[in-house]
Amino acid sequence: MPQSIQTIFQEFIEKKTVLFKDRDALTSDFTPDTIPHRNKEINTVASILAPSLKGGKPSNIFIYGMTGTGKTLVTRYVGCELEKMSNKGTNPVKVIYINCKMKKIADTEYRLVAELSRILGQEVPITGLPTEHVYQTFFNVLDSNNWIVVVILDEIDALVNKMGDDFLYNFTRINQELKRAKVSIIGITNDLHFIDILDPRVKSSLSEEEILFSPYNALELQDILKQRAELGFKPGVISDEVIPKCAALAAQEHGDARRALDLLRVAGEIAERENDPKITEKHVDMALEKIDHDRIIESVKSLPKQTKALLWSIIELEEKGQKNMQTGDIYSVYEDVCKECALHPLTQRRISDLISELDMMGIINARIISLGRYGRTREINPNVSEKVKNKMKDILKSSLMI
DNA sequence: AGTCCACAGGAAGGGCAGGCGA
DNA sequence: TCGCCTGCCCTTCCTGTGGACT
Repeated sequence: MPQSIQTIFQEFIEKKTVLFKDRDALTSDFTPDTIPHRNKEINTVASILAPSLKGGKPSNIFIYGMTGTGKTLVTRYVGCELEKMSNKGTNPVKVIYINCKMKKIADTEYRLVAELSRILGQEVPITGLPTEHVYQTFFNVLDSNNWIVVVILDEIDALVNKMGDDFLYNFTRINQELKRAKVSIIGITNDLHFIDILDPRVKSSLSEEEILFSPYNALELQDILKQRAELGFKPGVISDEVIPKCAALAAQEHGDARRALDLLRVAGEIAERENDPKITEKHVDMALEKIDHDRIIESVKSLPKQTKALLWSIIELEEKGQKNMQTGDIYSVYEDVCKECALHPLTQRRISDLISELDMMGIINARIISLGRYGRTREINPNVSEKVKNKMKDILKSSLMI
């Protein structure tokens, strides 16, 4: 290991942190002892799940609301308390949390059922078996333990988008295949219109109970931040204007508590790196810029080569002064770029999908427009600052070897 | 009102890789 | 080793779209 890295680590170990008391308390994964402004939701979820403690099957629950409104936190919190309570009684309740967006874990029917079996203690090969076989393994392990299982499917919309709602139809009827065990499902989504696109049969069984999590307002966000700041920072290191500012910025983005926490934590990290004794408004501004910058740069680094070539084509067109570029324009430049870096060009159909992906990542803005008899296309513009664009260009240049 | 354009985007399927059980 | 299975990336084919133009 080079000496310089050892020095960095050594310095980090020896350096006394001036601002932080417990950095983990400022992350969105942290579960605090109390959850402010969510009592109603906690009580609702708890009362729906309570019958499991007497051996009954709780109703399936469908939970929806914008990002950072505490859906996952509340559900996991109640699940955890439920497991604790069941350990004192005679009816074993097992709560399993799965994030359906986790690639290679729960993004296909096979992987999801295999993962559930694995969590319950039954190893399943990562591929190779018929899906029916994996289901049977799952049923057997459930029945052999006589469990009441609550499966929390977070970001359930990702699962349905990928596999269709047939899967969900089967999954919500799993109890018909079980002899002794009982399974109840909690589906969580950020997509407020998700339930509308479901098959009515799936809809009725998944949403036996529905709970909406409304966004936090700026004052509620301030309470959340104050609670976490007390746990995470040493006393007196935050200037008065910091928490209201983080809360206000996050409230502008549909009351996203996760965003508020990120801002506060990163502002603290910046202040600490600059050896400032106090976190101020200036650090929040810097955190705001850093979070967006890091998110985009990291996602560009991990793009496949073809997508990088496409992004390079978009930047090249923009540098030539073209605004509101269309799919066709970009495709012609992309073909040239492929020639330049010896890549086999993909079809326009595939490029159309890659453009949608870049749009979803927030790197570009793409909106469908109709030009009358000149067709229907997308109007595309890059969606990054000059500074981020320059950094992006360096990354693309080196990986495409242009 | 009908035609036309330039795509968007769904559906189906091919080809390949990785892994399993017999 | 072989047949089978799943996942992933991609192509091909096709229908749909919506506003300008005729």
